[in-house]
Amino acid sequence: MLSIGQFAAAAEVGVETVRYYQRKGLLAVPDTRQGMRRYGDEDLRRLKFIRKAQSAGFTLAEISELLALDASRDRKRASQLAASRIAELDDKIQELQRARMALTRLAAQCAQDKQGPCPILEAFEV
Amino acid sequence: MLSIGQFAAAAEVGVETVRYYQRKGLLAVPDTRQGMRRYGDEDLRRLKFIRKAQSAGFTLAEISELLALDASRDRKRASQLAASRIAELDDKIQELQRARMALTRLAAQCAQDKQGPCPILEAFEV
DNA sequence: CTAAGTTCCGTACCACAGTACGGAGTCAAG
DNA sequence: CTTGACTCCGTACTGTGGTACGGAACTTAG
Repeated sequence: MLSIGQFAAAAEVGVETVRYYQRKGLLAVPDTRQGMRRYGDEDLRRLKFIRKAQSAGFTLAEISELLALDASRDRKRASQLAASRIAELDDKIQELQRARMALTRLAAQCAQDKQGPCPILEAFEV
Repeated sequence: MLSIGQFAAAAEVGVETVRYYQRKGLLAVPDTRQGMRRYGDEDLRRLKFIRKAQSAGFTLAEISELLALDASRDRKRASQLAASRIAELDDKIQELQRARMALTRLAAQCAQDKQGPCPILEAFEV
């Protein structure tokens, strides 16, 4: 069983972040038998899930729902959430790819020693 | 020449957002000859650029720098910024694609009427 | 000329996701 | 058995990117 510091370190987050998630209800507060809270594998899985889901673009509120869903086994809602986030991800990925192209074009035009235009403002006018 | 309301509408932002960008120094405050400010094509290009650059993942502070760069014609720095943002975009795109796969897998497993596991927590454990 | 709609400007407030602080208690090594 | 590190807990503050409010001045249509 881990102390909060070890627990946070294991998931590469700050101690304050753990407490923050507890306040938000995303993580349970293990009950304190004499003084210090202890964290186990389940907690760690949950915390790591939160971080990964965040990087998938879910907000903490949505992650809350996902966690509740996981408990309730509402597969319909789970499918819906997954599908709508996939659609959003597709949009976002496309947007980033467009931006990447614009920047590639810009970098080429501004290549260090070259003469000619280096039109930052126009870079995104595609 | 546009009023601030028309100007904001033309770029699909709120009037308050325009003022906010002015406070941040991203947009010039056109001088007020008797009362109302007027905005022209240059302003509109600039405002649209800000929005596009934002969606490319630049922060307003970075956009500030881009705009300054565009004025100063520092092609070296422009190339650097573009290159480092491209690298960040690549990371982000990969991350989103991984998330997309995880969600696709999840959606398949939780498909509406199917039996079997619908493991949300495990979805991201790849 | 007047009434409705905009603009101007400052200040305040919002959501999100943390981060910092400080005092009191607890724990573990020497 | 003390000293230093860690924990607990509440409250406050941060940064980012806006949004809201309200009174005064200005503009425009009828």
